[in-house]
Amino acid sequence: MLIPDISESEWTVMEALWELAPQTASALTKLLRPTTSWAENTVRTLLTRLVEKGALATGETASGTRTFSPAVAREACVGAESESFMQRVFRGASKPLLVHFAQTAQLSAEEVRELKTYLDQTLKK
Amino acid sequence: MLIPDISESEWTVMEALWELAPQTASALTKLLRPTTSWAENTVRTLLTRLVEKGALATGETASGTRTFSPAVAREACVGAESESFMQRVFRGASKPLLVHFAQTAQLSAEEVRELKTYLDQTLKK
DNA sequence: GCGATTTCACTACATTTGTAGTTGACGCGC
DNA sequence: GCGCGTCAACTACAAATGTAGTGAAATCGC
Repeated sequence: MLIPDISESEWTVMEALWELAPQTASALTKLLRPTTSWAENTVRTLLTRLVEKGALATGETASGTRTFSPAVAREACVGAESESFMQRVFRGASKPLLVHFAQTAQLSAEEVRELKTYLDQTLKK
Repeated sequence: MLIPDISESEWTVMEALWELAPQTASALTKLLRPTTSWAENTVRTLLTRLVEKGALATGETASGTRTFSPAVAREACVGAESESFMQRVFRGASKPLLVHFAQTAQLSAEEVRELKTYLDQTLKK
């Protein structure tokens, strides 16, 4: 299954649904209100577009109101976005990318240790 | 100075100019042709927009033809894009981002060693 | 000096994105 | 049974993006 292209605002909606699904449009709007202050219709439009793109699936509550749930895994979307970002900004080269983020990140000693472990694992196979 | 928002096609143009500048519109078009097959007018439009955004500066060749050069450093743009990407896709968390790329990257032992060095350096200060 | 080529400044136009508004059906509370 | 709030489906509309085309001015080769 192909991963649809998800715009910035759409990501906000997807994140909320990856956290908690299924949800109705109005519940979601309330949930997002503090962060986004979008009108309910705005959220509905985004939902509709995401359904068209195949990123969301719909269902119904007991009372017949439509609900939305992710149709694609967060990891898959993260992977697709990451790939395209790496191509665009780092010309596909992962090392410079890692160097960049390694240098700008503020990591604790603990996190650094953990990351090193992951790096070692990529070699093991 | 604020870093302008640079779209995907525009990045292609910027990359070419970061590699070699100044260049005229037609030289640039020829240079990009193999990768993009854009019409010269397409390249010109992108150039114009980039100048409007303040990402490019113009000059002239000896014979009076207009030339273009980056007005913002590649590093600054990479930084801005990286930041916005990290916010959008990793909710601003650099560790998960690094973990993701560390796991998907195909790195040589040498590169891993190098990266570890950078990681250590972020701690030192 | 004239036609061909380059360059430039405008204009064009479909899509995608952000951000809603309108309208009509439906169901609930009284 | 009627008004009111919900929902769903459409519609709206400007800015950004991708991808050019047009027309006029300047320039170069002969």
